[in-house]
Amino acid sequence: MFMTSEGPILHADLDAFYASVEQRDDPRLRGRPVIVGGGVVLAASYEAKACGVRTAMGGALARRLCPQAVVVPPRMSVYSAASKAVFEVFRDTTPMVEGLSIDEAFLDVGGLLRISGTPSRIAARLRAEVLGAVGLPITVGVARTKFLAKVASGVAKPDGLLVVPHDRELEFLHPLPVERLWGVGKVTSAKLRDRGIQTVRQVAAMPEVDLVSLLGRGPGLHLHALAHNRDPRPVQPGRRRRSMGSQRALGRRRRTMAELDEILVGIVDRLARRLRAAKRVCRTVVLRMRFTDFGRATRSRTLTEATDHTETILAAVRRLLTESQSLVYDRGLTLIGVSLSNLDGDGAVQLVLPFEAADSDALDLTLDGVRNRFGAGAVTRAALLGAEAGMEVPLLPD
DNA sequence: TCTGGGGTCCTAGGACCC
DNA sequence: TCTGGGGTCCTAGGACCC
Repeated sequence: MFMTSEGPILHADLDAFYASVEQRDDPRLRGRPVIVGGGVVLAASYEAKACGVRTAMGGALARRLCPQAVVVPPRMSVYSAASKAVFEVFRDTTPMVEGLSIDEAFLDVGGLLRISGTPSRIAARLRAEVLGAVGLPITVGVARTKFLAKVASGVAKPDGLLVVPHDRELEFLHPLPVERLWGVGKVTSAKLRDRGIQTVRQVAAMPEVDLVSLLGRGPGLHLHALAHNRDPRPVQPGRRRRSMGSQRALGRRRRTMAELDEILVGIVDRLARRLRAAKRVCRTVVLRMRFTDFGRATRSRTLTEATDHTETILAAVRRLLTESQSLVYDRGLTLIGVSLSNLDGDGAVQLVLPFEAADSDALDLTLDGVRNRFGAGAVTRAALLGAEAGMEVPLLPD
């Protein structure tokens, strides 16, 4: 049985996440501009944003714009723990939670309306609970679709709540600048503005074919649909990551192949551990490079068999590096990284089964049915979920 | 200003197969 | 002998997001 999206949908987004965690943990930082990260701004508190500091900005510029800011080094494990705690609050609200990143998620509260009240009451309670349980401010956008909920939270932040009623969706959407649309970045926005298109209303007025010829098929169709407030994508609670990567900036100093190899050994070791911890395997290994001119290149190899074995992945990475040697020296390598993709079960159908935790006999029967229909491998994930829930689920030998 | 580290999705061409 | 349409997989690159 599939769970279906019924809406309304909440988009919950932690405000200036890393910086808020720092302000939570150190009272002296509250009310003051805080910048997390040195070389580049990973996060800025709203006090720092008021000076013009932005995420991903170079640290030197940020300090010039906001000399009074407190700069703190990132504490990733603390942020990760805070994120887990927040997601627990989300899942206490509804099981229909789709995480988007470390600090935001969609919640489908369609099934909750009768027991929990109006969407705005549910959203208000969620904000209060996150603040109470984790001590962090969160903004919530509420709408009938994911896209609109996300736009709404963007408009409402920081520390806000915005509900877009069904009968006022276009009234809300159309006056917004195109940059507010999820998926419109620098390039797309520049193309649109060159044509004199500045608002969503103007995008909506463009014929679909014109948008496609301007932006390409995929982005054109997508943007046309969004501007007309069409977004059928359901909240998908069980989404799994599709790739896993790690990278390191090198600075401008030239590195020997031996130095690069050493860095890659560290990266691959870490990645393979993460892969095994997540009980996943990968089949495609990607070497990522960035050069002095900020150009990028990737080189990849797909293995015949999926693996979580450090040495196997490392061997593939080493071959890719050797093949890229001239690239590395001609263009001046400034960043190197590895990404693992084609993760097992990628693109697989996920079944969410409505079982009581104790009812493992019925679960076994259903899993047998799933094996028959989709093949033995299909059951791996179900077994893993069962194990997380404390159930005895036989894992297939593989 | 001079740029980190983690991701997602889409496109396009070529190889290969039926 | 010369020819079609459709599909999948792999590789590389690009836009975008937080």
